[in-house]
Amino acid sequence: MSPSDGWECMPQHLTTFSNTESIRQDGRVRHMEEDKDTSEDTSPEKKVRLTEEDDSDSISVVVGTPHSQNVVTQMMDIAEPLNTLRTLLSHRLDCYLNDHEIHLQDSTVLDPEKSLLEQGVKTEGIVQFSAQVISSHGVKPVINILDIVKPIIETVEIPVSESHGSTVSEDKMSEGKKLMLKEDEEVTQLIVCNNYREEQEKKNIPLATSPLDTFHSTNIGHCNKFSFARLLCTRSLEWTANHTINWLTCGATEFGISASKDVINAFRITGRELCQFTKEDFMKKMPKQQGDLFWTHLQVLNKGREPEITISAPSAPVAPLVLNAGPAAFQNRPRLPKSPRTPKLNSTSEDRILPGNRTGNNGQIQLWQFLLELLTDWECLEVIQWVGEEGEFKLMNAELVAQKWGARKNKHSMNYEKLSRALRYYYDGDMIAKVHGKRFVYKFVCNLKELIGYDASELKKLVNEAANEHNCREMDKSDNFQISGNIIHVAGFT
DNA sequence: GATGGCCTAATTAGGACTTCCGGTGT
DNA sequence: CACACCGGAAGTCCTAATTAGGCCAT
Repeated sequence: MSPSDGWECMPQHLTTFSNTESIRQDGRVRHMEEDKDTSEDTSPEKKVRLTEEDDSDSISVVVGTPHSQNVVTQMMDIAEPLNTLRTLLSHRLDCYLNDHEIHLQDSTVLDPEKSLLEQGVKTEGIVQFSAQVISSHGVKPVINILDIVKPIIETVEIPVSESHGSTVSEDKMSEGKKLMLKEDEEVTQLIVCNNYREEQEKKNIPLATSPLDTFHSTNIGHCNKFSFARLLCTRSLEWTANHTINWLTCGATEFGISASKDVINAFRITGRELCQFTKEDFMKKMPKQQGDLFWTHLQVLNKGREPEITISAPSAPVAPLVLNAGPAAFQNRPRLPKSPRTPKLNSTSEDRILPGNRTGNNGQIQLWQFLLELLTDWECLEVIQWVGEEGEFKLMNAELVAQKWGARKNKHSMNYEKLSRALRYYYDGDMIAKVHGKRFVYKFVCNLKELIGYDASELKKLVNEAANEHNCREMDKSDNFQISGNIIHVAGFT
């Protein structure tokens, strides 16, 4: 999100978090001391600290609300053996946990003698574990690590509103804007989504959890038509019209703005329809100011939390809960062979963790990403499309693909000859290969499923569905038009 | 004047192409 | 013969880290 996306830059008062602070859902810094002050609040939504005295500044324990199924969050250094986590939880929860196995997302059994670092999780420093402690009678006792998030506590600054005296709506609105202005959007997600997430959980509204749900459209370039967002926000796709209305009203409350009847009526649509909106479509249905906010919120929802932590492929499976795939989703895959000229997926895991790497093209779209983008846009079916089920795709109009690529890269002399040369550089890697004997046919040889959560056949199906749906809608429109014009034609029978 | 902190511009490094071209295959 | 395809070589563009130099306060 950049200011040019429709948000005004607001003057920001920046505060650096310390380990004794946590983030409020409204984006303000909440000091541990404040928790004491508010501990009388017995709202079921309230997180409750179990103890007032922590062993260290970095440790805090909260017990989830009933609907969060007793999820315990625990801060701990990633380099600590998991035994330490067990001990900490045991201490906090005041119960015996030494016989509990430690699992990762119900699947991988972890070695308690080793740290997560040693078991494939690539990050450093303090992380927040979200764990379920399962101790029911007759059930194998397990500490199930549901989620690992690296808080950006020490490195991220977020705006803190000083205007407590101002009106709520102004406050929330500007805060919302400020939050969404942040480039480091983990903060945005922690703040914006947590509130909403809880609301949605209460109302059983589908939330984005799979890698593709949370695909970051900007990762694959500046997707003007938001085709990726349109296609990929599949959990929002499951929304009913009521869910959409709920999202709208809940958001209006959250941001302290009002949603008029007209706006609500305009959004009496399913998530599927919502996700097919371009920003322009969206903005037509809502006043500019609110539209920007809600559009961004929708994008954030569908993007989810970007991974601060990745699990290397050999030691643990890629798990959506841990790896809500953001821009780095593409990086979480085996590296390509070492040809110096072979286009590579951006960086090593080390590069991802250490801010200082010299990998070029960070944030710049790569050819394979661009092709994948086109391949997931049903409007480009006549230009490029999937063929077969094995990741093969054909440039139906190679020159046009090249022109689009050139336009994206501002290389107006781009042609298929040059584009194909760029594609040939991929042959040394394990991303794209040529399908021999078939003209203009190439193939994604990488594991798309692992990369973005969907394989080629699923993507193909989704694109075709989107295209069919669009065609049906066009047909409906055309029917209406014809009827209103007193010419009764039924599509297909003219 | 010496020192240290901060800021900015220049330099360096590396990745991913882009451009050109001679050659091969169908 | 035309066209797709291949791959070497050199250059370009972009991003980000590092370094150098200037300014200012102590």
